[in-house]
Amino acid sequence: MRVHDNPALTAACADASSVIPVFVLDPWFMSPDRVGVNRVRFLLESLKDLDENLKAKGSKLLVIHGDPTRVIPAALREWQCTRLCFEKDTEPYALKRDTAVLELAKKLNIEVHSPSSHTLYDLELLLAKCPKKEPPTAYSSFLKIASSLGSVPKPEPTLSTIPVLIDSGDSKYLSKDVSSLVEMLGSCATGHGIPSLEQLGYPSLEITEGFPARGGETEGLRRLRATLGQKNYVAEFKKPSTNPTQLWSRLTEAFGGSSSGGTKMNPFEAAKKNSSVKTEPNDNVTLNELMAPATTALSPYMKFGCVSARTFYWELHDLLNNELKGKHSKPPESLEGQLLWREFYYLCAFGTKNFDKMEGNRICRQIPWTWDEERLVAWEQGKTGFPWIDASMHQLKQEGWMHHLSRHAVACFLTRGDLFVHWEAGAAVFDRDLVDADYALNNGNWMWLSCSCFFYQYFRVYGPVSFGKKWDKNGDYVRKYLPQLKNMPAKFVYEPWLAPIEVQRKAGCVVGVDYPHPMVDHATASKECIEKLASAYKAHKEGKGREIKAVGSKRKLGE
DNA sequence: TTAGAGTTGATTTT
DNA sequence: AAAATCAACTCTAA
Repeated sequence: MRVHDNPALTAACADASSVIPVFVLDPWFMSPDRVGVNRVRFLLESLKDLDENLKAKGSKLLVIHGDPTRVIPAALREWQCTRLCFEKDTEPYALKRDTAVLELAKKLNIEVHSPSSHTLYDLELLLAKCPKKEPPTAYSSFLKIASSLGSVPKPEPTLSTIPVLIDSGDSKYLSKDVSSLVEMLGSCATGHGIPSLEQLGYPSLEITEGFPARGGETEGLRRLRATLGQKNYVAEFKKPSTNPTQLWSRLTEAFGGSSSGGTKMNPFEAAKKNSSVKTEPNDNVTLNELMAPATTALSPYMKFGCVSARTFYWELHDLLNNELKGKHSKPPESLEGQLLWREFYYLCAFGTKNFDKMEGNRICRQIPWTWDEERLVAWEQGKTGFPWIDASMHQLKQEGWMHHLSRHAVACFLTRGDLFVHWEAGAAVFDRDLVDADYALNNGNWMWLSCSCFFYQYFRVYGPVSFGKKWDKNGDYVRKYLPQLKNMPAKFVYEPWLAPIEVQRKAGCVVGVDYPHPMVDHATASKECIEKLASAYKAHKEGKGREIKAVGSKRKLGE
């Protein structure tokens, strides 16, 4: 979804008289049951931006709706293409899809290029370096394997022009009317052009709703460079200590704090009135950065390929090796470390069969999770009765985004911490609703949080009351996403059931009426979960892990 | 076999 | 704010 560092585009343009940039809108990724509105909107915005960026280079984007395994071969035939170029994709669905396309292209005697640039390294090269071709499940081992491949490949130079989309000669295959190109594909294509959300069966979104950053390469690169321009932020970045409740707190700081009583100004409104506001003397940031959460929020751009991981890596590297030399955080916690975590999970996902499942997954602990629908729905809908958990789930539903540590908190709560529900159920909800949902990262992190792989200290449980409170004493984050708790005194905002009834009435939030009772007693529930984990781990040690099965049956999203 | 490390715990003590 | 304590997991390297 970009024109920078795009080796497939470069390969397509080399010695070509005419290049047709195509994006196929696969109905598989467009179903409201499986894909949340925020991610689809981000995709559509990214397509619009890609089209504009191609236009600036003398070309344009052709968007075809349909099954890629039918549309692409039909297009190759109709347009008499001699070469097909696309980015390598290592997800199971993509591998199946691309193999089918590749075989048909072979039959048509078409030259195919499928270079790797979505990850820092070509995953096949990384996997070849792994003992027994099995990816390590420890980050430190991964770092050694990665460094054995030498430095990360440099980004592909950006092309200044792209050979014409339409042949000037009046070829019957390259009509001047692009839409007729699609009509030639017949029944394969169900439409063309960039659709609206409504056309895809989604409700339209107000601009103030959803993930606050707009999709696209242009905005992604701007955001990347704005991030790297904040030198102190980059130098000191340590992921585990970033604040999951921070949404506009930097802005709040700029206005002298809001939680210490007095008249509370809406920081967003205030900033609009004071466009000259700066957080730090040398910090020339826009409103967008002032509104930024504690992490970079670049993940959706990485997921869609709006921003190249290699571009991110090398621009970061230049900064770390020059201006910030010797005075910056380091992997695994640093910003560079985050890019390497992504790479780590991509390698694990690529090298592990059934990476998105417990059963048949070589690296995943077998644990007797339940598919308790009632518990799952309460969690999914943010009705657990724990404000910190519920606020996070409401943020997910509304915006399609949560801070990494909020994801930890809700994932731990659903699985090994409190509810003992199958991690696959939680992963499916994240996969549907997150703007940055990513097969490798999502499933990998769910295994991590559920102590199924990568992380095994199951006795370390996040507190559904204590964890959020650590950063946000006043509960501003909770109040934002759970307005019914807006007037609850800070003392009770994380555990409203402890408030005396007259306090609840005064706050306009009576537990059991306006907000649910906590669905479990955390102390009891977590103790029971730890015991279950201990017993499953014991069975694993004794070689009896395979006898363990989940309880109940897998849910189908959308039902 | 064993010591030490492991991006992101909670709580109490210093 | 940092360290100790709680209990005790796996993986890696020696």
